[in-house]
Amino acid sequence: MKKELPKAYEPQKYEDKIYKTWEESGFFNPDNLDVDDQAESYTIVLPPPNVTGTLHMGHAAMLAVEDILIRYNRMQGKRALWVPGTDHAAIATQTKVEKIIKEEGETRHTLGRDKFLKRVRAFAQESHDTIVNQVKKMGSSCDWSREAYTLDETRHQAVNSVFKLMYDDGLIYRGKRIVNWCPRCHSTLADDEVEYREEDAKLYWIKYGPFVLATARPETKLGDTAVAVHPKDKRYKDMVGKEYDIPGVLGEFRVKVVADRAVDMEFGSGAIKVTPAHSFVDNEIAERNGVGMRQIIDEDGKMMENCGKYQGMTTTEARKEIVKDMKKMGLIDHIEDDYKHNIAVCYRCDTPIEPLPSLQWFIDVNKPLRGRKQKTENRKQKIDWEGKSIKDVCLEVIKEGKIKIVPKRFEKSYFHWMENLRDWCISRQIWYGHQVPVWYRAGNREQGTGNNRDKEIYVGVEPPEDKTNFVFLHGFYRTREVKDPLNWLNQKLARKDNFWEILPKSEKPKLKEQMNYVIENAKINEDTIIVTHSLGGILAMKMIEEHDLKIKKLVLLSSPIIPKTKSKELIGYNKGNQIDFEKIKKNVKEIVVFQPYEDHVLPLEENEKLAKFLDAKLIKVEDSASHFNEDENQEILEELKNNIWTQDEDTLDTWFSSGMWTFSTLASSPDQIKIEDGKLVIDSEDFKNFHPTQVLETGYDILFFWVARMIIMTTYATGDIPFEDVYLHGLVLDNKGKKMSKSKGNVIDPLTMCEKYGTDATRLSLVIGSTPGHDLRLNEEKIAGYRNFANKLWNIFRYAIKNYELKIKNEKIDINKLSLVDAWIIKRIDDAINEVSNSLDNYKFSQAGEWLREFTWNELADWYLEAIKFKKSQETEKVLNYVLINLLKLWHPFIPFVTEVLWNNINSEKQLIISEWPKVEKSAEDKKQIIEQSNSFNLIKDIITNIRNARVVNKVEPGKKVKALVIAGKKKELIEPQADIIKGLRTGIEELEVVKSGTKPDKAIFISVGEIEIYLIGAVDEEKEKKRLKDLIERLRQLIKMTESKLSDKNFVERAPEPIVEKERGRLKEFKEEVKSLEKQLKSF
RNA sequence: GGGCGCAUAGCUCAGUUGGCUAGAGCGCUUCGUUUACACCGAAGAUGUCCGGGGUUCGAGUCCCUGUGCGCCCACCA
Repeated sequence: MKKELPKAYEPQKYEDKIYKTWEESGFFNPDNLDVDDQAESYTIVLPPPNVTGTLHMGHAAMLAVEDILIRYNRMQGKRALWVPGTDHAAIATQTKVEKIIKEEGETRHTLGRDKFLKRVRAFAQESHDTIVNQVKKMGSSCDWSREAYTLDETRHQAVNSVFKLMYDDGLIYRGKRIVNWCPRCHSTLADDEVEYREEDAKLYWIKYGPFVLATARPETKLGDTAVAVHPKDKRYKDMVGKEYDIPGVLGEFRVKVVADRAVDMEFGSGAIKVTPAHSFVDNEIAERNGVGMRQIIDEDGKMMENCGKYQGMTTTEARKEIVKDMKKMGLIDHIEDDYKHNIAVCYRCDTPIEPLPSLQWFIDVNKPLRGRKQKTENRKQKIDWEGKSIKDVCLEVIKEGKIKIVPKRFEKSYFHWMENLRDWCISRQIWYGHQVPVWYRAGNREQGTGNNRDKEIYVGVEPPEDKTNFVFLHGFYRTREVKDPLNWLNQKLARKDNFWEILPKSEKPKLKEQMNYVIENAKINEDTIIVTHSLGGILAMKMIEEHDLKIKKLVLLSSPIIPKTKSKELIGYNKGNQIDFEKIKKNVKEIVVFQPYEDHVLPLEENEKLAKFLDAKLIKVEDSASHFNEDENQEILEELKNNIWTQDEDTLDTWFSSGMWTFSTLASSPDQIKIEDGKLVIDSEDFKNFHPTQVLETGYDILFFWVARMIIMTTYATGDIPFEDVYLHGLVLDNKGKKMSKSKGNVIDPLTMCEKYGTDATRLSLVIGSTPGHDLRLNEEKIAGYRNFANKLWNIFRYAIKNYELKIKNEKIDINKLSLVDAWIIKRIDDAINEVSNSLDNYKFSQAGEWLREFTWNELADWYLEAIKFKKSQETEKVLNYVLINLLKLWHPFIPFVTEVLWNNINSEKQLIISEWPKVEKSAEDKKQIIEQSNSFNLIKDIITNIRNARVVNKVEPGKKVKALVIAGKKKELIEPQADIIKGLRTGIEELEVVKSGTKPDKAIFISVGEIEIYLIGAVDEEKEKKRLKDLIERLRQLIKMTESKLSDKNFVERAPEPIVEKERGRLKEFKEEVKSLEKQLKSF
């Protein structure tokens, strides 16, 4: 009893089950593949989706293409590895969470760093889980055992290591430079994170000393330090080099006139004011001409204290006021109202960017490297860095073809981008991300004092060793209105191992008891800093005195003087407990006293005295309503921080970490990433086996953001390329060519489509009809179309399984026993094998898919399966097996689910996912024979098609059976055996006579195929047939005319290649013969 | 301002180094329940390959130029 498949393919029933069996088989992991030791590896890293939400069609397209490549190469016996992962997408993720908490009335600052980051992590985790499920739903065969995250421990190790190496190589530096500053995000932005928006503005023509010049931002006048003109501008020739006092709203200021080519003589009056602190162009002009800068706008986008009465205003407010004041002073010449210009905005929050000088970390892209140590073993493309900069190397790897970009035209924009690259600002003032691996602390005491001390800097993979520990001692009297500064400091310092906070045991403890408690519990040594509040100070000093403790530092927050006693005694506690100040001074290296308020029950002079006695630094903090408000605590915090290593609070640009994605993902734990002898070592089998990767497949929109950054980071860190090829897919747009977006309501959701039409159909719709670098317009009908196709494939197998014995193994086919149609279909599937392999090797996915569709539907289903219903050969079953097995294999990379389900129906041994990719293995002789027979079947096909056509044109009723006479000449032997097929395939012929030669019947429908003449008897409609013949003749005559004129052209005959001319001659002959027989036939009416 | 891409059937798009009587899918028209499939089958219609020059025996394909659309980069002080 043969099994029977359901009538229609229902993807929902199978997909999840199939994916599970794949996962359980372990074959997504190349280590489990049954390949020989010599097998090549084939690696793709998944461009990690941002953990900001869900997948869209662009992701789906990406996954489809990458899965095709991976499955194809896996079937070819390679160690195929597809590494999945997600990206923390620093700014994007943080912004998203900020929006969420905004609805709860919170900001990241009200929550605080720790709580906020907790929220971000929770959000990222949830987002991650959704994304992973979606990736799986798409059928992606990634190795989940190697999943990575750009912010996990291993990647963190890579980030810190590379940062350190680059710092040591002098490629990373910290500098105060003009940056793109977003006042809302409170962070820098990379150049390409800035977008431009056209806005209506005003152009102010202002009187500027001897000049009149045009500006859109009169408020920046407060920061002007120069006026620039073009060197060739005759108008201002004599003024260049001179200095002028310019009247302004805050009085006169002096500017120098400089000549610079960056000035456009055509714009305005040809003279421009130069504000070096708040404009990139101005900054460059200033630098070239040795002019200083004056910053007037702060990080909140507000005017700074050097702006007089405008201080604290936003730039917009200040502009209004300043213009008003300038008008009063007669400094405005005139104002143009209809001025349009582009303003720079933040790509995340659309807030206008304020360029301003800021202390940031940069990667120098122009610095030539010398004597750089590099790992040389295991490298495929050895890159020689000697004397080259990042820019040089990144241009070189593309120019020399070490990395190929598909399509090639993107190389041009890559070059342009790379050539014009400025130093890359890598620090961000956001919280979610890799913190800059740099630590600071105050230098030696001798080098300076207070906050002005020189900072020591430490750059490293791990935090620097820091023996310092803190012991916090509370005052005994803590009232409700007194805030708890120690607890606050504790939290802010956030140090794990070497931190102690000693709390009073009870409200009224005995001093001895307290001291014993502290000595027992706190580890006090020479590196200890004791911080006390109020009466805790007595405790501390008494302890130091009695136990002869030697410590690093004692910090007294507010003097431990008992207010109630108002004693003249300097320090008194429980009467008679005087403190030996000399001993304290001897045992404590540094003592600091904070006096937090002036107007308090505690007299200020007592603190001063105390400080004096202790030879301590006294720091006064401003008067305040309560004890130690947060601002004052900041000052104390700084003082404490100066003693220990504290990490740079900035985080790194997310692309800094994702730039390492190809190699950082090939380590499985932090200890596999090391710096040895000034080189980065990735000590993992995976790195040896799978790097560089073969192809990086991603959207062209992140060529610069990501692909270029990967080339920068990888060539530097490994001395090798990250990937051999870059395949750039287009964007997925809606039906009208618009970007899909929720607000437009034109989103086609991949998961919904998978549910509705099946994942296979969704994948095909994204692959077929799509070419690299070109956007793809998608509509639901297209997906439905491929659903239909999957069903067609299903039914091909349904039919075949029902009627034939399908086995998994290719059985030897006896070429001599084939029918014509057998040979024909073998030829076609062999062509498909070659064509699909070739297309896939060259990233022509669409072409491969179209070929297969054409073969499956229009050749296999429409012809072969129909033909063998009427005529089987001894070999038909074997041939069908051969065709179907290979067909499933060829289709599998594209539509993995339905093919695997069908495969399981005819085979239980081995999964399709690891079956061997088909190859055509036939002798030249066999091939020749097959081609011959296949050509013969093409003739039969022609005959059938022509008969069908003639019937329809003659309006022969479909059901009407006719007789046919075939005058076949030499082809009689060929055609006669095919009579069953000709009759069977919807030609409506019930009787077919084939003769070598004979008299043609009158009044029949005439069909000429080459030298073969076919007459359909008993159905002719004279008028229609005459018209059909005439039309045919007319068309042929035109062709003859064209061909003749071609052939009579001497130039053509002489210059065109021989085979082309020969072909034309052959065609002409055929046309003429056909016309002749058609005319003969026409005359018979 | 600099660069790139696109313009081919009603729609979405293929068209490799020039050899083309210019193709596919969808849609459309006519017909068809032949037991794999109506998510099907048969047949059919539809094109100044954006305009204008040029190179060539030959141009949808190469060059120049114009028009329209889209994108990227730079940025207007």
